Amino acid sequence: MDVDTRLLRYFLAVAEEGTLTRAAERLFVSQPTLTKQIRQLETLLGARLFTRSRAGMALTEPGRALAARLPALLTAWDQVLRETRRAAGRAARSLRVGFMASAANEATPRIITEFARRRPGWRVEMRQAGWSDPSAGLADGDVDVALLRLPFPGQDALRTAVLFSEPRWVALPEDHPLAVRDVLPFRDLWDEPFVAAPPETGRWRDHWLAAGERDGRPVRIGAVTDQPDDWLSAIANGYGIALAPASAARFYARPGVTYRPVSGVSSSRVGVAWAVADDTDPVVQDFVHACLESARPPQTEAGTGTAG
Amino acid sequence: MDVDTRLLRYFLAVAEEGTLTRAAERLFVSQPTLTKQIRQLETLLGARLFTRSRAGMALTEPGRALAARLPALLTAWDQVLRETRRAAGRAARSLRVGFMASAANEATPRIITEFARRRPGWRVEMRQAGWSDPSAGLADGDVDVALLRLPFPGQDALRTAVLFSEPRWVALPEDHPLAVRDVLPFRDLWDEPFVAAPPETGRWRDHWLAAGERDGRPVRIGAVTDQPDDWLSAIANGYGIALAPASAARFYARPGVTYRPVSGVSSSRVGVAWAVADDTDPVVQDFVHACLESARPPQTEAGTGTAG
DNA sequence: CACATCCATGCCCACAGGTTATGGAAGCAG
DNA sequence: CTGCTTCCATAACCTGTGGGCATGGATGTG
Repeated sequence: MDVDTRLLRYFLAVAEEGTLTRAAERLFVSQPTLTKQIRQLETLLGARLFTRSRAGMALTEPGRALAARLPALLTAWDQVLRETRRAAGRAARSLRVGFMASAANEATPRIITEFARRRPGWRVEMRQAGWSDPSAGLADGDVDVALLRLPFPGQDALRTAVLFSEPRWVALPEDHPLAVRDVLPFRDLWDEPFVAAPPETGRWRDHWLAAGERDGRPVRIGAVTDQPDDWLSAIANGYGIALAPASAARFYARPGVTYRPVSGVSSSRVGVAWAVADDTDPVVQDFVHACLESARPPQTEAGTGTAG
Repeated sequence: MDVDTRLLRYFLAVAEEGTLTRAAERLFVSQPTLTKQIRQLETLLGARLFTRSRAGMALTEPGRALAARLPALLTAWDQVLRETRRAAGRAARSLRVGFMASAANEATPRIITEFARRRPGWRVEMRQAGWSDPSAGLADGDVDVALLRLPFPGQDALRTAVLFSEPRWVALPEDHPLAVRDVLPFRDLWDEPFVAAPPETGRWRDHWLAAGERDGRPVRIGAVTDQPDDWLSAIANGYGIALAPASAARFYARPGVTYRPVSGVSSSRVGVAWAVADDTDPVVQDFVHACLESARPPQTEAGTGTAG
C-alpha cells in the first residue's frame, strides 16, 4: 500500500486545522484539491477518517489513530533524509556550512582558506540561512557546522565556540533626528520603534532588541522582517531602527540607512556551532579549529567589545 | 520533501537485487521505468545513490545510509496502516475474520451465528486468504482473528485454539488406477506425484504433503498451486494427487476429481488464531469462545480422527 | 565475431493532482 | 423571511509524470 508523504501531510493539516478551507490555505493548495486528496486517502485506507459537517472536519476514531502516529513517522523520514544527505556530503568530500547573513563577514574567507589548508581536497558548501532560523540549518541537520551570532534558540543542545565579539551599532534612517549625532547612548533609543526578527527566533530576537538591557522598559516593535533586504527597507522607510553588528555598516550599506556606534549596550558575539555527535568528527573539528585560528576581531574593533 | 513509498520500495529492490533489470522483474515494472524512477529519487535527495556499471547498480555511501534505514521506516508505516484499519473496523463494529479456503467449512455459519448472539450489533467481515498465507492475514495484522488449519508457519508468535480435527482424504483424478479402491493406505501414495502449496508456506505445506509420515521417503512434487481452483485443475489434469480434508469432498467437488478416505495418515486440525495482544480484547475473545462452543466435528467424522 | 547482459534514451499514452468556477447546506444578522 | 457567510462537494479542464515499448550503447563471453 503506497502513499505519498504529501498525502499524509495534507491529512495532518486538516486534522489540526479542523476545516478543509483553513488547511488548504496553510498548505497553499486549493480547497477542492484537499477535498479530493482526503477522500483518496480514505479510500486508500478503506476507512472514514473524518466526519464532515458544515462546521468542518472532525476526526473519527481511525482518524485519531492515524493522526496520533503519523507525526513520528514523518519525523523519522525527515531524519533519514538528512542522514542520507549528510552521507552524500561526506562522500563528495564536502562540508556543509550554514551561516547567518552578516555572521562572520570578513572573517569568513580566512576561515575557508584555513580549512582548505587543513583539508586539501575538501570543499565547503556555504548555505545562507534566513533569520527565521538563527541556527542556520544546524538544528535541522541541514548543515554540518554553522557560523552564527550568539545566543540563539536551541543553542544548549549544540556545541558552540565563540570566535570574536563585535560592538553593536544602530541602523537608522538617514533623516532620523538622532542621525546627526556621532555616538548614541542606548538609553536614548529605548522609546524608538524597532525592526525585529520573527517572534519564533526567541532569545536571538531578544538579543538584537537588547531586551535585557533596557532597565525593564518594554520594547516597541515597528516592523518584523525575515531577510536583510526587508530589514533595510523597513528601516529606510522609517518603520523603526535596529541594532546591528558594526560590520553591517560596510556589508549592508544602503542609501537612506546610516549606522552609528551605540554606547551602553553589550557587544555581539560571533560563534561557530556543531552537533554534539560531531565532537569526534575530524572534518568538523578541523573546521572549528580553522575558525578559532583565523578569526580575528574585525578591523573596526572599537567601543565596548567584550568576549562572553 | 515529499516522497512516495513506492519510490522507496523501488530503491530498496534495486539495492537488494543489484541490477535494474532484476529489480524491475521483481517489481513487475519495466526496466526503463526503474531507470527513470531511481534517477528521480537521486535528484530529489540531491545525492548519487548508485554507481552504474555494466555489471549492475552498486550502492554508494549515501545509498547505503538510505538502504540501512529505509526498511524500518517502511515497516513502521505498515504498522500505522494496520492499526488505522483495525481502528476503522472497531469503529464500524466489525470484526475482521480471515479464513483459509476449506478451513472450518460447515462449522463457519454456526460460529458466526453464535458470535452474533454474543455481540449484537457487530458484524463479521470474512476475508478469504489464498494458500500463500496460511495465517489467513493474521500474521500481517490484516485481520483480527482467523480460522485455519494447524499447523501453519508463524503459529508460535500467535495464540491458537484447536476447534476440531478431521480425517485427511486424498483427491485424485477420476481415472486414476487407485480411484477404484474405497480406502487407500497412505503408503500406497508415497510414490505418487503430489500437488503442493508454494514452498514459502513451510510447515503448512509439509503437513499437507504428510512429509513426516512417509517413513523418510522423499516427496514427489507434480505441481505447485496457490488457489483451490488451480489445485483442482492440476489434479484433474493428472499433474498429481493431494491430501485434503474430508469435507473437501463436499466443498470442492469437481468433474474429473474424486476423493477417497486414506488410512495410515494423521488427521488435520482446524483452529482459531489471534494475536497475543488480543488476549484481553473482549470482542476477539467472544469470537474465540463462539468458535469453541459451536465447533463440532463435521458429520463425516470417520476414520483416524484425533485431536492434537 | 556474434551474442548476451547491462543501463540509457526517445516516444507515446493514460492518469492523477492541480486549478477555477459553481452549487448546496446550514448558521447568523437584519 | 431574506441575504450573507462559511463550510464542503462537484464539474470541467490543464499539465506533469509514471508507465509502457522499442531501441541504442557499452562491455564482457562463447
